[in-house]
Order: sequence, then C-alpha cells, then structure tokens
Amino acid sequence: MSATALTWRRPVTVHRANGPHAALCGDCGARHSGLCDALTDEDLAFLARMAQPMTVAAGQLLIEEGAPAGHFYNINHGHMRLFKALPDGRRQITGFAAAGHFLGLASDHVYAISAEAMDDVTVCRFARAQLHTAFETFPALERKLLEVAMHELSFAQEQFLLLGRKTARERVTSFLLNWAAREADCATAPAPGTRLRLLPTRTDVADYLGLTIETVSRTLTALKRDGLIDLPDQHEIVLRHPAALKEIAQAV
Amino acid sequence: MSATALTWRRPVTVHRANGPHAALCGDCGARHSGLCDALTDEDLAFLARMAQPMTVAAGQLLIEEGAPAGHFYNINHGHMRLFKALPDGRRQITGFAAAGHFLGLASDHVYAISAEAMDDVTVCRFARAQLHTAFETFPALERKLLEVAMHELSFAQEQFLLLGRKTARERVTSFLLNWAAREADCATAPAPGTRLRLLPTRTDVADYLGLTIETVSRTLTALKRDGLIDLPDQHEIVLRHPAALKEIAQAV
DNA sequence: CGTGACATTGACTAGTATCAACCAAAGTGG
DNA sequence: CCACTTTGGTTGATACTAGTCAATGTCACG
Repeated sequence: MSATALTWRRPVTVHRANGPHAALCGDCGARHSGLCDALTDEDLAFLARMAQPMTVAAGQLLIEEGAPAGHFYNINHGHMRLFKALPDGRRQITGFAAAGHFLGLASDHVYAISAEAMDDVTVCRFARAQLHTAFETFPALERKLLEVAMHELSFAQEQFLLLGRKTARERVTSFLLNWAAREADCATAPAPGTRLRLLPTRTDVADYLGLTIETVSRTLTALKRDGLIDLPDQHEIVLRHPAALKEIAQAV
Repeated sequence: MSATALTWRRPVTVHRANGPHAALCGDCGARHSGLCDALTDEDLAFLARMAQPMTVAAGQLLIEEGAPAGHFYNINHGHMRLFKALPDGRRQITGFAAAGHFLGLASDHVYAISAEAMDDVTVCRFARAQLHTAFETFPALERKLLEVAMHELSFAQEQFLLLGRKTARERVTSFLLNWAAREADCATAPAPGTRLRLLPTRTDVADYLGLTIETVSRTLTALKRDGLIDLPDQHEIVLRHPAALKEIAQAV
C-alpha cells in the first residue's frame, strides 16, 4: 500500500465548521453529480464536515485491491483508473472514474479493486463507520447510492458482452462512443466531427478492452484509414462518421 | 416478448390475506436467501400479499432485454440464465440466477438483460410501483438490495478480469470453482472429490465464459486427461484436485 | 428404431498476441 | 544547447490460442 506517497491537504475551510457551505462544496467538481447531487446544500455542508479532503498525485495508488476497506472516497477533481490484476501482471481495467464518482464501497471488508490517479486528483475521504451514520441521517444518500449501483450493474452487463463476444474493432468503436457519451455527459449520438480528449493511454484502453496495445493501435489506424476517425495527436480523436461507428459497435 | 408462453398459477393462499404467513412463504426456496432473508415473517407475509406467484416453463423467456421494465421478480424455485445478445445472434450470459435472486431491476425503464428459465421456475412478481411502496414500508429491504447490488458489482469486476484477461483453461477452472462455491453456498475451498451437478449446457458455459462450446469441451477433456477432474456424465463434474484447479484459476 | 438435442473430436483457419524494430515527444543533465 | 534517456505509440513479421467447419458419438424420447 502506497499510502505514504499520498500528500495531504487540509484546507482551512475544513475547520470553519460553521462557515458557509459554499466554501466547502460550492466549487467542487462533484457538487452536481454522483451522491452529492442527491443532497441539499445544508445537508451537504453537514456531511462535508466529516470529510477529509486529500490529493493524489498522478500515477499514485489511492486504493489497493485486497487492502482493508477502511475508507470511502468521493472524487472532486481529476480522473482515476480502476483495475484488478493477476499475480503474473495481467491487468483488467474495470472502469475510469471522474468527479462525482464514489469509490471504495466493498461488499467484503477488503477493497475489490485498485484505484490509481491518471492525473492529479482531489477526493473527499470518509471513514467506513461514518458512512453508516450518514445513511441513517440522510436516507436520500442510500437511495442515490442504490441508483448509482444499479446503473453500474447494467453498464457492467454491457461490458460483459463487449469482453466476451465483441471483436477488437467492435470493442474499440464501442469504447470511443462510450467515451464520447461520457464527455458530453449525455446519451445522444455524437455529432460528426466531435473531438474527444482521451486521457487514458493506449495501455489503459487495451487493459480496459481486454486487448493488447498493438491491437488497439492497429485498430485505430484502420478506423482512420477507413475515414471513420481522425487522430490529430495521441490523445485526441475526431469522430468523422459517428453513425458508421455506431453500426460497427453493434449499438451500445 | 413471449409473455403469452407463461403459465399463470394463482394459488388459493394468495387470497387468504390474513392467513398464516407460513402458507405463503414458509415453504419457499427463497425464504432464507436474497431479499426475503432481510425481513421478519410478519413483514414478509405482508409483502407476499402484493406478490403474484407465477411459473415459467423450462426454456421460456421471463424477461426480454429492451422490453418495458414493468415488473420485478424474485425467484422461488428453479434456475434462470441471464443474458444479452447482439443482433447477429452472439450471446453473452451475464449470470445464472437461482432461488432468492431478484430480477428485473433496471436503472432505465427498460430491461437491460433477458432472463430465460433453465428448468421449471416459480417466481413472485411485483409491479414496479409496488416496489417503491415496499421500500418506504420496509427500509431493511432497500438496505439489503444495496448490499446485494454491491456484491454483484464486485463479482462483476472479477468477471471482467476473467473475460478480458484469462485463458480458456483459466476461465473454465474459475467457473468450476465458482459453481462449486455456489452449490455449497459458501466460500471455503471445495474438498477433493466434490461432485458438481452442472445445470447449464456446454453452450451456456461457453456463452458465460466468452468461449465456444468446442473450446469448453476440449478444455474439460484436457482437465480430465490431467487428472484434475472427472466427467461421470455430461452434467456432473467431480473435482479431483481442487487445490490444483485453484492454482490454474488464478485465485477467484 | 429413428430422430433430435447435446457433446466430443479432428482438421484447418483466422484473429489477436507476441516479439522486435523504429519513431516522436518530453524530460534530464552535462 | 545538445546528447541521452524515458515514455508512449506505431508498424511489421511471426506464433499461437481459440474459432470455424465438419464428422461422429451419446443419450433421451416418441
């Protein structure tokens, strides 16, 4: 566990327990997404007092699979990769988490996955015991969490189909369309020419799709050759023909 | 939607609204598992009055992916395969459900997966609106459902690793050990000589593991040849050397 | 006994992985 | 400022796992 690598930042606002809640959550990237969106400003201000703000530098582990699940986290800013690994190093990324994403809820008392920062990340940390209290005080929180869990479950089922039955080409296009939907924060089809800012590296994409980096690279090149996408630079992708991509992706 | 194929059975006990709850749930295979386990006999008796008991014959669809999610179901007896399919027929089984399993909760208002009976199944059916009421009346139900959802999510993450990164041999052994744990209803390692009754066909197993039936068959034959399992008949598997199987499966 | 569903086995193929070379951009230190 | 290293990406040649196609086997059932 690389807890020692984490830098701690305890802003003065934390100590102003009776100060305006805006100082706590008003400028948070997660204020209107995830669990925080389920609460009123007052309730959130109350809840924020039990949160420990902290930062995680790019590349650092926040959560390690198998470690005792003592804390929960809510991402305020930045992005994380969530993954499981086999003893021999094979890795499967189970998802990418952004602001508003709630991390660390394990059915067991041990984390089921690892979480690593892809860029500089800030989170709110809660002790396991505190969450239980929060549920008692704010039932809306539990309801929202159930809603989020159901949503993640149906996404997981879609991902089963991708990992178990789709070809490399189908996987990559499914991923691009999913990423576009995530960036646009909506489910409507992206317009032709939509520009994606792709934070994950080719390795990340490969480990997410159950492929190798070479196959991801070749597939992107092939999609470009076919006029379906453009690759202005390594981390940008332009969707030239989203309708055709959707066709290839087999919905999703 | 093959709702017409479903046979309806409304036992007299349903109408005995004030009768002993034992008549309703006492002999149900799900009484002490899943959501029902979270409630007292009295609460369950109350809840049972809003349930419509029904039966689904082997091979029939209870839920169809994409259909309006008007009802929820709780399995009382029997087993179902849950799956998603692509337009061209490729199928991914997302799980196998037995007594106590809760079905049909969609984040959207449309079912995310299909559910088909593997043998003769009986379920309790609830209307979508009723479930909301039930949550208000029995908060324990919602808490239990969240617990179940979290558990399914961490299982899903394990399955991502299997589908994305494991070899055929690793997938099949992982499946055997999982099935053993499910039959024993516990997580302890199975004893050498443990006999599995495998309800799913080779096609089911293949569609669950992201393989073809031929690969599943060959892999089982290879495991038998290596002295790790025995195949007394098509639907029975004896775990000769569970420790070695666990080694191959890479934990799980 | 014939039929159909499911399973096994074999021969061959295809899609991805593996191995390896090369490229580009960004950072590092003399 | 420029050689050097590091990191991430692309491309090519080859290998190998699992898929495809096809024949055969087994069992239950009418």
